[in-house]
Amino acid sequence: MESLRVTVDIVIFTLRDGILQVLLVKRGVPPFEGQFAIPGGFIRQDESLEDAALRELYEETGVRNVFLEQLYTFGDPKRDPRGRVVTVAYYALIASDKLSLVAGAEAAEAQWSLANEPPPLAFDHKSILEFALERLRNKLEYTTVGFQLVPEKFTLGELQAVYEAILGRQLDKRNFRRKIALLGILKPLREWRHTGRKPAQLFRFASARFEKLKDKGILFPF
Amino acid sequence: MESLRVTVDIVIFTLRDGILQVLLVKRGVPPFEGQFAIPGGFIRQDESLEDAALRELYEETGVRNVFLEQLYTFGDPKRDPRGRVVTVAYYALIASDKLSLVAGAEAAEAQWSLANEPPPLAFDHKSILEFALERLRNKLEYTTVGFQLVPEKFTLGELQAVYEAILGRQLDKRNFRRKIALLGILKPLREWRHTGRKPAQLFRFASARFEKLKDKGILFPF
DNA sequence: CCAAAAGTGTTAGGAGTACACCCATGG
DNA sequence: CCATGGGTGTACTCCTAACACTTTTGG
Repeated sequence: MESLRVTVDIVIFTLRDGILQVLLVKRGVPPFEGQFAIPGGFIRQDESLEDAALRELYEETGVRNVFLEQLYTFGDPKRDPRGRVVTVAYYALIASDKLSLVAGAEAAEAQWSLANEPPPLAFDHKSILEFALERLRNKLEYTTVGFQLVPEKFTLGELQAVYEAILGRQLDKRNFRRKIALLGILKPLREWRHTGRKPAQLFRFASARFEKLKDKGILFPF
Repeated sequence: MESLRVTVDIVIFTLRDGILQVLLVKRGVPPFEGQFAIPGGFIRQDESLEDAALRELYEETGVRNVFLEQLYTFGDPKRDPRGRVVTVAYYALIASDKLSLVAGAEAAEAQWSLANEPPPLAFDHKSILEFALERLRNKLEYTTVGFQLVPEKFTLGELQAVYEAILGRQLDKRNFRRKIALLGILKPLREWRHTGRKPAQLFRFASARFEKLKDKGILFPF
């Protein structure tokens, strides 16, 4: 029976300062020494693909319980010059307020980069990142994935900034708010964020309704 | 380094008599002996995942140049009782007029079944089939995959039947025709299909415009 | 002449988009 | 007092969905 080496790679996104960022690690050994790569690792004999991805994600970022979805499996025989490696790619979304722990054990060489203008990447990781960005942009329009990138308490302006950062264009404030309101999943809080201007009301997601919409599409064209 | 056995499985759909059908093979050996399974096989060291899927598809059906798209990778450690096998699932769409050659070398034990009411399936193949059906239904609504299931020359009624069979509901004839017409990819022929009632005009796709619309999924040249 | 599928337009309602002004605050 | 982002409503357009009758043929 043929056996192949199989890895999981995880494209980890977050949004900071209104910019979509991706976690990359610097390679310390050839090939592509010194270049950046998408974090990943081999799958163990006894763990599922998703467990492997979760483990890798935890090792790199110290977070659990975030959005994680299988992206695509890349298996060109020449994608790794050392020999054949098939990789099952995942992507994850982490809200900025869960990110304090970025100094995990393996995180020494990890750093956040601009998702839309990444540095040169090892292997076929440029393709993988582009694939992830494409999926993210598409899913943004017909699912609620975008909500994963916002802190637990957030303003409508912050939520809109998520959409604008990923879609790469500006959205109309009034239309955006009307559509979000129509979903009926926001719970207004009696708290306001004071940022030096007019205070903005904070919201959180009403989890019961949120679960219903999760991943299934109440539609979202912007 | 950990190595895993990796297969490709292909969910092969066609539409016959207005019913969506899926190609299944009867297992001749344990486990699940005598039960049906989705066709598949191991990936060779030197072939890409897609090449493996194409090879498998050709061995089972004798067809090439049909729609083929990666579906999802299934890797639960317990999905195969004999030991760990990861499978990269693909799905393919074959128009009925390409299907004359179903008697391929390995096709002895292959047969078409109702996609929506399949017999009991081996391994986790029920999940894989359901995943494929879900993908197909979703893509039907925002891509041109449905066009892959219709013969080279077809009537508007036949095209509509494809959509109705996959979506599992009836569509309004006038609205359907208007939408298709808006795409501007149909080339009316000076031929009519005579089926015992009022003859229906035949169409084919205008390939130039069709290419423009083709989904990012891999659409092989006609 | 009858059964069965082909073919053809109009209308009403909902969703999407474009658009401008006042407000509250911190500095 | 002013710069900055917060917050709000309306009007037009376009897409979608609902809906019924005539035509053509083979039997």
